[in-house]
Amino acid sequence: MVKEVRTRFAPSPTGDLHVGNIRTALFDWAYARHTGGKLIFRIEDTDRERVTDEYIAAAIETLKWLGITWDEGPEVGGPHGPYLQSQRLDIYAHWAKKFLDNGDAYNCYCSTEELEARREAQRAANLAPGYDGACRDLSADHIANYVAQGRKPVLRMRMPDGETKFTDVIRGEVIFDHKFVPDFVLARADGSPLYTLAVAVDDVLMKITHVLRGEDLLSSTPRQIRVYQAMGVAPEDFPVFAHLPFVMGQDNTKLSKRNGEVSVAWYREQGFLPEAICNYLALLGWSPGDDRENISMKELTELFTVDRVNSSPARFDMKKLEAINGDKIRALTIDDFLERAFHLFLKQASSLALTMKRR
RNA sequence: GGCCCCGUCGUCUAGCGGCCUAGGACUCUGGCUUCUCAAGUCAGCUACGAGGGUUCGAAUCCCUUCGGGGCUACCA
Repeated sequence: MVKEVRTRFAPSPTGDLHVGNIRTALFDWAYARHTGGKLIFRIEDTDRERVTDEYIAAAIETLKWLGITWDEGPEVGGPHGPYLQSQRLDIYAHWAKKFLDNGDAYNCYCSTEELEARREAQRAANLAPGYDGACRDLSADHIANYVAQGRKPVLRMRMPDGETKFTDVIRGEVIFDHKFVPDFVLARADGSPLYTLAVAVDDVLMKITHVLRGEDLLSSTPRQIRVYQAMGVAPEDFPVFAHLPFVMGQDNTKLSKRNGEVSVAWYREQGFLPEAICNYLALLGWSPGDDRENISMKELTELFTVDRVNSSPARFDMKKLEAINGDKIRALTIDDFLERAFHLFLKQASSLALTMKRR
């Protein structure tokens, strides 16, 4: 029996969802729907200083507006919840302890300042900066001494010698020599988990089969695989990785607030249709293969496959979005058009009224 | 600096050894249409980063080089 496809969209809402996030969500969604699988929506809020409840609520709202539906996650629940990482702390603590007991991970007592200084020295000596393994094999005396000093340790994963090799569906075989993958931190001194721990644990526990995510996470993949191994997951059960190309701004750097409008909420306020945004975004890094460009959400689920995703980054082009939006608007029935225009009007009118009231 | 990824018109892309004197879409330019603005329509501009191979034949395969990007956190 073929395993059911389970993809996940796991943003860390530190602001409004931006178009790059949505492109990822769209592909995860389309692939799940294409295969008859499931899309899991998970909130990565291990850094509660940056992720707020407002942003989480906004992310949920934005996805719904776009027509991207999920099968497990906030609001709908599911058998592998909770789906907010901040509510799964005990799970991460369990695995963290296990890794420590097994010797896969170790306590590192180095202070931030010490690490900083050593990194600086490495850079100066033209060496690869990274953790030098100082606390890898501490003697009991040494540890007692650190504890006496009142130092609180972070939990660090031990990267064995060797290499990590995996096949990325979009990029082919990728190899990382562990010389360039230093021991990494799994949990902070206060015991709270880091992305590196939470993401891998959750993907395993939530039975994710396909990880479609941004290319920026490509180099963190060996670390995730290391956690899978420590959890005792068999290699054939590792998820399939597909690292999507970046969405770039006009200046050819990764699209961000600095080089264009990135907030989906902004496009919504401007009157862009959700189906236009999705249609345009689908064409950024993917194409159906023929010359078709007018694609509905339904058609996207029928046509979308990961092997047709491009490996090279794509520039976000407002002009083309506008053109597609125009086509979609003209294709609307008059009733549909009026209703949407009316809703948009009401929304803007009410926010305007609020502004006036404050004066 | 190190490691990794990427490189076809201005932009998004098709192309996976001969169908390519490189196709489509958006943009742009000019024409038609039009009370105006859109829309529509016709035409046009413009690309395989460079250099070596492999091959009868390369945008497609290999190498080098150059360029761009990402990562290199007790962020994700």
